[in-house]
Amino acid sequence: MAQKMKKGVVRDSKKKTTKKTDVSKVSVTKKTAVKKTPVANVSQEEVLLQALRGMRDILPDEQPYWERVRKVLSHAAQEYGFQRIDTPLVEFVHLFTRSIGNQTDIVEKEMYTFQTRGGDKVALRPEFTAGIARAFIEHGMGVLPKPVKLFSVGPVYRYDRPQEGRYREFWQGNFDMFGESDPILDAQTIQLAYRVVQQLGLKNIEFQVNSIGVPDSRREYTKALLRYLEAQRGKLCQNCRDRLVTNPMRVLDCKEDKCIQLTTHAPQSLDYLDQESRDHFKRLLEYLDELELPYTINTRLVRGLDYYTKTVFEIWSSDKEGKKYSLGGGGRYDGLIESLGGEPTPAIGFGLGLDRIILEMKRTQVKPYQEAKPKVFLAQLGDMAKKKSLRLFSELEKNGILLAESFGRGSLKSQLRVANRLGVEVTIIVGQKEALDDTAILKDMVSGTQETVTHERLVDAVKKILKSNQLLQG
RNA sequence: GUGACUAUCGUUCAAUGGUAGGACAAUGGUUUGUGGUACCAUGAAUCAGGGUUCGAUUCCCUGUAGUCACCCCA
Repeated sequence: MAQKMKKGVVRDSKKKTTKKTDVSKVSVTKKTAVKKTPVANVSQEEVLLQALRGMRDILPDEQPYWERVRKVLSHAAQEYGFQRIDTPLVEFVHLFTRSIGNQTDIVEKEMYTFQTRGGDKVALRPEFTAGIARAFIEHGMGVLPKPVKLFSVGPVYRYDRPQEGRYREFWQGNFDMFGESDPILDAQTIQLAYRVVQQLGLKNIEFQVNSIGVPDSRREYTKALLRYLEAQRGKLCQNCRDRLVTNPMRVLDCKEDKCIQLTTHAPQSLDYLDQESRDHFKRLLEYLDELELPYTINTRLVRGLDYYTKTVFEIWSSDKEGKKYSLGGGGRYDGLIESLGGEPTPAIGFGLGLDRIILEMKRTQVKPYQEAKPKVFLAQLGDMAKKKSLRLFSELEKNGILLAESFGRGSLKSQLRVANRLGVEVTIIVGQKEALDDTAILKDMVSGTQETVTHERLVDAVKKILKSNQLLQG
């Protein structure tokens, strides 16, 4: 709800005065200097109260959604035998260029790259797998019983133009399995992904799968595709003509009618698969059928990272208008570990876009996680009672009673108002009189009745009321 | 990275070339030790900088941010 946190620049409290003091002559010189103002160029007295573009605060209001997602992720990870791993947000640039591929958009134009004071060229991770693969090799995890299953959650960074569901800092949940090449792992991976989105209560989920083979067969396929498209170059849209040079596979998912028509007869990647990949894919599909998972084969599915081999898949969600959102994706990357300098190790994994998942949860009105709400309110009146209530609070809390208070407020009336708004069942009132003889008033907020109990009996009395309320409800 | 649209209290919606109004929320109160309704009061905003103008929140330019489309992706 609180999406529009864009208050621009705020300058302490001098805001109003600066406006009125009208010093236009000074600012004239300023103007020429300002061309493309880097945001960071504000003078030092000015505080720029604004999150960086494409980055946002996840405010308390939104946390229940995140909590639910985190819980589902870690449960699923546990059920499928994944262990948590956390790797640094920053890695050597080289790690990413070598794994993701230095021709890809992610590396070419979306990475946050910088140099440290020591001169190292580093980058904010644009995805998880590279760093996890690095950790896998660095810590000799190849000797662990296979498959090695690793799971991670955290922010990743891509310098892209933000829009809804697309941020420069966004969160991913990531699952990877190392050391097993059997296609049943592919099926299990997809099953796990399905399990997660299902447990999150998302509907209208669709899986798209494809196989892109091994690098050799892929190269051959790209050549054939290019040959086909070049021959029809004139009939393609301008955009696709550019794509012929940059990324011919992308022509396959162009939205222009003429391109769609043209590409229906284009060579398909599946036809160019090597025998092993073909067999692998066939068996995967058999497993998926066995699992009764909803999937479609999308021969145009290409992923944006170079390290994928054989199986690739994506998770899509569609809204009422039929608009589709990619919630995550993954695939097999049998060559990655070796290409980074480790022992040849087959692997498969996938990532989920948490921000998009939460957007989707809101869109489809999935209930967020609810923290237990306090059912007891502690109200105090007078200095002495205030002092005592502080101790009472911790005493009750130690006995497992979750309670709210509003110590800062003076009048009993306003405290009760708060108590009522919080929807508590019981309010404990300690006034001057009660503080003196170590008692407290217990007010049942539903019936309005109240009784006075001694401090010793307080905990039990509160529990008793809560319990009987519970019985009434259930 | 390209193009388009938008920008008002915490939220949401008004209005105007002569310094902004409501609703919700917040805070306090309606005889000082008792909640939900009601009533009253209070605080709170024109994204930033510049230009045009006697005067701009309103018109123009630039920046910033958001949204959308593209690119691409999660």
